[in-house]
Amino acid sequence: MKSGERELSPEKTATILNGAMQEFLEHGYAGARIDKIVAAAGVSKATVYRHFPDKETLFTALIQRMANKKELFRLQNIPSLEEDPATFLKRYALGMLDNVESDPQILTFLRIIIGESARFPELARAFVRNIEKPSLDLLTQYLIKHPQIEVADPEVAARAFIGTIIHFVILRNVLQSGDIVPMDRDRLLNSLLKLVLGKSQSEELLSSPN
Amino acid sequence: MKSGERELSPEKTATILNGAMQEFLEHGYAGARIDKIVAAAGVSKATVYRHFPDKETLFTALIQRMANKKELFRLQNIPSLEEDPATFLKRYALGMLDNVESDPQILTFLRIIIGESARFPELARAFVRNIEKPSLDLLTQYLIKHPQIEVADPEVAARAFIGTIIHFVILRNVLQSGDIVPMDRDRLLNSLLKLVLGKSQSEELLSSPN
DNA sequence: GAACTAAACTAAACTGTTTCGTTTAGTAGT
DNA sequence: ACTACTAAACGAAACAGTTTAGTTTAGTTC
Repeated sequence: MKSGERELSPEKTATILNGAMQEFLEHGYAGARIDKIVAAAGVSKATVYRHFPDKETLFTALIQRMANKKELFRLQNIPSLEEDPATFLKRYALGMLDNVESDPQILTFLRIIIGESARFPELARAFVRNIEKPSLDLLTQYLIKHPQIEVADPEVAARAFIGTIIHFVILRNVLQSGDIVPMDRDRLLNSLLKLVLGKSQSEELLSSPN
Repeated sequence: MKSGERELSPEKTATILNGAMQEFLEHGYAGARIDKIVAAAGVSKATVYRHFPDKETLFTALIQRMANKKELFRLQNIPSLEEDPATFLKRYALGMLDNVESDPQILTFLRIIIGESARFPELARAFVRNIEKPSLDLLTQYLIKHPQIEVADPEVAARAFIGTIIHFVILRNVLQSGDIVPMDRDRLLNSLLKLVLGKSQSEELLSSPN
């Protein structure tokens, strides 16, 4: 008698969020339709509004959840830190690129984060905090701990490395303009490694592409 | 006027597009409201629909026009090609950064281009064709024409240079996360120059910041 | 006479609410 | 353990009120 209190089932919440994901990622916040979310999730409209007070709360909950899922970006899929620098960096970069190629949802998520960053700055900041910053930190720490890499400013080197790759992904995959500014993936990575590591240390890698 | 044949006045068209710019940039395609555009432009709704068949055509016309305005990105504001490499590159980068800082519309435009790139890929491609590619080409040609800069792959060096700066802008200005991944602007530029030019050639610039 | 304004209008779509009947799960009496 | 009771979550669907893109109409300006 005291507490027959059941709560809104977390499974339903997840079902709703999964349905909302398709619709929000495809159409953005303003373009998404609650009725479509309802249909995609296979729940009733009333249930959606029992779990979330309004569209905006549903949207932010979804994006926050995605920005916290490091698995989505395979941040755990990191090459061994004991690897030699050229191999480590190349595998790291290839991991990012393969990740993007294999899962188009990542591109759509990037579009949302950037596209809605003026209206939902906290979502953008959560993304940077959970995804971008850890990547930059890891790379910076790696460069610092391998002093045989003669890099004067590891933090900037990490930014240059990641920034170059992300810019490449934005041009090629997000903006779908790989044919307008063509660039071979392996050429970019090999030349980038030379820039970051200095010419000498990466030459041995040139014929063994992983 | 002089000739009896009056057409839809280009001034009105421009007035409509200017009104549409505020609304579309602020709210995106789906979030923009025709009535707001009408009010912002100070024209009647009927006039809008005499100039443009529908919302989508108005939107694409606007974004295409913006993507063709190289002035907006100050691509004409390029340092002299006769400048020594370190000075040229630094001024070029500072030009990009100042441009972004001084005109928030550029950031909003970037958000739109990326945010709508799945639904309007041709707009994204026009942006790359008119803005990104000329920048990359100019920088690549500059690096090629200054062989004293010992860069094995000028095309990749140009991408690394611009990619690093754009990534910096995205983190700091677009995603508004400069406090989460802090980085001093001048430190980034100086260290980036060292990476691209090699340590020796940029040292003279370190104490003369323009 | 053509482009325009203002405003009413249409038809549809939208978010969010409500109604009502069903299901689910925890509780208590026997 | 079996059943009955209870309360809340749920689905389906209608509903309310607002907002939307786009049209039309009637009058104005050049």
